[in-house]
Amino acid sequence: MRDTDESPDAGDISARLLVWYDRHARVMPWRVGPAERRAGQRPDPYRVWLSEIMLQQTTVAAVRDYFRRFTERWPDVEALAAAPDADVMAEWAGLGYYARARNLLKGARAVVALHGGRFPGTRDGLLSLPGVGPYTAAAVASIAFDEPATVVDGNVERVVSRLFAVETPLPAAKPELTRLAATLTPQERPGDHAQAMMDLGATICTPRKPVCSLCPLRPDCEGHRAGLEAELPRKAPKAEKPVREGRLWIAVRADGAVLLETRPERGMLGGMLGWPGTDWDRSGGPAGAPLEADWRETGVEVRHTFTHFHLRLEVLVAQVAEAALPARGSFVPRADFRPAALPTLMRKGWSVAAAAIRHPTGEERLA
DNA sequence: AAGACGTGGGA
DNA sequence: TTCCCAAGTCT
Repeated sequence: MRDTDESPDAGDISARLLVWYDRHARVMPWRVGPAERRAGQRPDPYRVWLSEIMLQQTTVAAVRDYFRRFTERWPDVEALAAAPDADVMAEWAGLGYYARARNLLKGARAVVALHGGRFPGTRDGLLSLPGVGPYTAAAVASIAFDEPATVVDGNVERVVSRLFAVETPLPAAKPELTRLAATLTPQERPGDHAQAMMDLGATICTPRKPVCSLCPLRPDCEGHRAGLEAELPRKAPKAEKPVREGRLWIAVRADGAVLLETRPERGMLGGMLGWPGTDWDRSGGPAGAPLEADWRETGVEVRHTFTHFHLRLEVLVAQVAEAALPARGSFVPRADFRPAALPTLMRKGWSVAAAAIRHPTGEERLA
């Protein structure tokens, strides 16, 4: 029996975490490290906001180059707000969750039009921006404005569920995890605390095989004490992904121009450039080819898996005359066509079509 | 309020 | 190959 409770309180946990962060903070282009921070350097709210939008459901590794290109091209919120929609969507292509890019522009324009080009300096103010939810608002408020807001992302959920041995499965456990995370948020250095929690989750308290031997919070961790660290957080089982099918029409004009269309704002790949195609509900779909031509089956299927379904698209190609008049989409001159401006699914379609055009089958060569 | 919404990398 | 997942938000 102990006559004193030796389990550390929340302040001790955060203090220990910050000591670890001072030594191990990862370097990121949008981050002001703990040392620079102490020297008085402040992060630019625009860069923090942009990075946090990009980081939603997306790995740091995937974000790095996109962040660099965006900030080189649009160094501040005024520049971004003034950018044409198509330029921003093309620059976002490949990063996924394209509603983020549409909301990014709306958000930038709101900051300029409604807030004189200054980001709202509080969590509640930030929440009013499109694309900014509870996570992003708390992240920007704490990192850029020193507000002691509690940041809860997937990393924090994992760290907290282990630290307090929360056995309730996600997403039901979310409110409790948020409440527990809030008990750890310090008044001083809340932004570094938030980033430390996320770094810890990303490097030590990882989903599989957490490296407890290197964890600064191991003495405090109930999950580890119970031998449950690898089991937590528990999660509700996921639904099976259905397979959907459809067809893609890729037309190349004699002068090299390619037939593309801008997809509707709503729905999959909303607002992005893509090849005309059928619906993905059933093979063949109701929609006809975007123009009359000698459509050739490539015999190659594009396979792509989204968050909630698998997709298989049959690719058809046609080489058409310069006078061809499409019923859907418009021809983009070859010099202006960059596959990189397409979402990944559509890039795959282009790879198939380009190969089919370069290497027609024997039969077609004879024809 | 449950489902829609991308992608690439690792096991 | 297949599955899981990563710094969520919107409707």
